[in-house]
Amino acid sequence: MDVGTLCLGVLSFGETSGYGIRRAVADWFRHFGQASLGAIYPALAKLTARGAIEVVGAADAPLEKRVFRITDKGRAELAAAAAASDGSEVVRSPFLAGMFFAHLLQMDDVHRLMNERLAGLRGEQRRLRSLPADTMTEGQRFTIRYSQAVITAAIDFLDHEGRAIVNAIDREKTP
Amino acid sequence: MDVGTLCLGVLSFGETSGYGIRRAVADWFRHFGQASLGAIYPALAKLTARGAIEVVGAADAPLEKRVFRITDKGRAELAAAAAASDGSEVVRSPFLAGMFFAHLLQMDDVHRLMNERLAGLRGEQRRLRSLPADTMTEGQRFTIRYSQAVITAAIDFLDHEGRAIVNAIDREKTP
DNA sequence: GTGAACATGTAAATTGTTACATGATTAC
DNA sequence: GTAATCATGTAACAATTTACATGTTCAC
Repeated sequence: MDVGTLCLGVLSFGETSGYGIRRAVADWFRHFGQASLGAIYPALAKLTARGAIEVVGAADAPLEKRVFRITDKGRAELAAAAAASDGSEVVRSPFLAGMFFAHLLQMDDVHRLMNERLAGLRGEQRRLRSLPADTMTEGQRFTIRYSQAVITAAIDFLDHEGRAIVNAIDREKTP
Repeated sequence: MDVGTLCLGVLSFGETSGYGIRRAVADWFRHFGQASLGAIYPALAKLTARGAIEVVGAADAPLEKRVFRITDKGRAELAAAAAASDGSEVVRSPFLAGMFFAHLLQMDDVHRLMNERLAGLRGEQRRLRSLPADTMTEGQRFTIRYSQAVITAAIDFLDHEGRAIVNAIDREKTP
């Protein structure tokens, strides 16, 4: 999802500012894309020019807080973008990259990688559990349950089989 | 992992050409990064200038096949890059993005997303099972088992609970 | 003989991040 | 009062993709 679509996605749930969009993307839309402020503001300007969003109240002073609202045109664009998405999924994993080259690492680093990944997974698990599932659409619940299923499997693997393989890596390094 | 490190990673397993590196990255290093030819060739030029890799035999005619070999300096760089990786993992999922906005989609599109994701997961599962685990380092086996654990969980979820939620999405759309 | 895959390399265009410039509001 | 967070916006810089330009090799 490009930055513009991400903005439309956030604004489809309520009015907010550019800064608010950044927070919302980082908190809720992490798996769909990323958006820094330097990308969000130009995107909002383009969306406004195109009529996909509009400024709530006319805050015209420079550097003043500007709250945006999605228009019907914007909703149509968002629906089109959602319908255009495919069933793909890409994982970028410095964790797996490090483990793949474990034979070049100190065991310290291997253990650090494991612990960092486990901490990240547990944090994400907590975050997902704290979400207000009752106020969501079925689609949103679906994405949360899917993420939970995958994260739980990853934690189980690292906790059980994973530790055993790390021991095997150690034995391989010092025969 | 940036394109240069990806090249070093591939070359650490054997000599090959720029074109061969692209295939290897797409086939084996998919989870670590991506690399198109337009990025690989400039990266190889820089690595050669820096002495991290060298050309095997002096193929000096333009457009002629050039096979590269990693040097000790390159191996050291690769080890440093591997040690610098953290335990993070990022998922970019057009699939989840589509499902999140399922309320804006036709049920046709929802089913298509499910089927495409399932097909992708099953293909990846087959690919992982066909890999020669016996000739790998423990670290490589670790990454494969981890991926298998996660993929199996995703398939199980989509096959069982997932289909039920899709029915709930349908009921939500047409009350 | 012809289409697919193999092969290299450059450059335009795209896209986004980071840094800079500037300031208001809020909590301690 | 001061640090953190909120807030906007521009521009330099970086990285990569896509398209272009040019062939060769192999299988059918």
